[in-house]
Amino acid sequence: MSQTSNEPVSTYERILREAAALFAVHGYHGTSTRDIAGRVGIRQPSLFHHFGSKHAIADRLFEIDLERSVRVSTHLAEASGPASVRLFRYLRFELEVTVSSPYDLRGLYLTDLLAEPDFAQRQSQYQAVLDALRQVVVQGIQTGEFLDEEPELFVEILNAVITHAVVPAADPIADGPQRVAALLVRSLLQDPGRLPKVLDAAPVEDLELS
Amino acid sequence: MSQTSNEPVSTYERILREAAALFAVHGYHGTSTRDIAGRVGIRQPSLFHHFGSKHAIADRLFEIDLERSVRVSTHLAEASGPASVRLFRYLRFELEVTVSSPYDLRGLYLTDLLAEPDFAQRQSQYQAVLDALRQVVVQGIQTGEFLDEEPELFVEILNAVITHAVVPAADPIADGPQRVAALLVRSLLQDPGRLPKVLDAAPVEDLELS
DNA sequence: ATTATCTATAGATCTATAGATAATGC
DNA sequence: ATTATCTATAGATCTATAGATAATGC
Repeated sequence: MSQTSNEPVSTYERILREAAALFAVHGYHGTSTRDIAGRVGIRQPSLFHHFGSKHAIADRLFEIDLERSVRVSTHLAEASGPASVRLFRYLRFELEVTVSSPYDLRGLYLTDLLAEPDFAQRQSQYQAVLDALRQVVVQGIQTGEFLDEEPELFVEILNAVITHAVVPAADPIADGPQRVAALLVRSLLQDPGRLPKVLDAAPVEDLELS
Repeated sequence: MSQTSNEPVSTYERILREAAALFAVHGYHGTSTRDIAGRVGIRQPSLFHHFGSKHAIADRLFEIDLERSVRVSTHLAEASGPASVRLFRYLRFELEVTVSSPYDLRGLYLTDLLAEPDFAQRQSQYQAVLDALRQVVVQGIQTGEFLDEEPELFVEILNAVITHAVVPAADPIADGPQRVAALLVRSLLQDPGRLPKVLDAAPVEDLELS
């Protein structure tokens, strides 16, 4: 979250970053446009020069988050190779993004904001990500890599952790994404002793550019 | 959530139930007192005959949730026996409550509502629960039952799942609490093969009455 | 000339209070 | 008599618009 770089950042960007940070703590409805403007250092109406509405700010954040997640999750769901390795790669990637992105995007998914009609397109993108995640889980169950459990149950647990947890408190845990992703995959493995092999098979990748 | 019994329920109770259900979907700030009153079937100002303020509704829900969690978590943190068994009992208990309570209490923890000054007492109760959970995790790591990982990382994952996940969608998964609790404990075990022994050692308890 | 900000404010909420009216419990 | 509801509304927000002023880019 809020990776601190020292490059100058446009007002448009700062609005997105501060809005995301506030949404993560107080939720979309608990954050006023005045709050956002205050953190950016401009007056409340000046926000509307950059975004047509408060919804438009959230929509842009959803777009940033979901475009990437859809691309990576569907790519890995359709790729070949062990499901365990692909799941690990996906989880590590999402967690990596969470800790290193300039936007703290967790606040978008706290309440059922996506259910509002304005976000219909985003809602379907979100469903696509969950579908891809479910697909990988089902593949792993079918090959016997994963425990024979209700896939939906796994998907809910995995999704809860990637969207809500990893709130690395004051001092972020070193290698958090790698370790949390490993723990999660291990929890699904029929034979947790295979975990080292799964980790070895995962490339030091740059899925961002795929 | 919202267990359907057919006993008559007071307006006071119905306000708590409907408010909790709305908070879970839209968050505290995304729910107006008019929304709550509408679901209860009374006019908005009539709410204030039963509760002094909107905050008082949330506070009562926090109280219901935390009194129980503090009692059970501290009890299990201080009890004897394997940490894995106690952790399992605690997780199963919390998940059981989540699916069977008349109140859907998940909405309370979506945003940082507890940080507001009015909820200072609740905040400290919440910390007590996290402390007890951390204590059990640390005990399990020390005895070698659990993986030697950062305790905070485990606590965050466990807390994320018990407060956010287990959104049993349309059709609730049979035995969800038992199965999710088992999966979570298994994910911490140094030797996941010990899981059946852990499950066997957990009594068919009624912690509610402890 | 265009882009970004500002002040002022409209109009729609939202929480909570005041005080009248209806329902309920001795 | 007490408890629970209602209508009406005050006063504090909140989002968004209008139009003036300042800053920036050719």
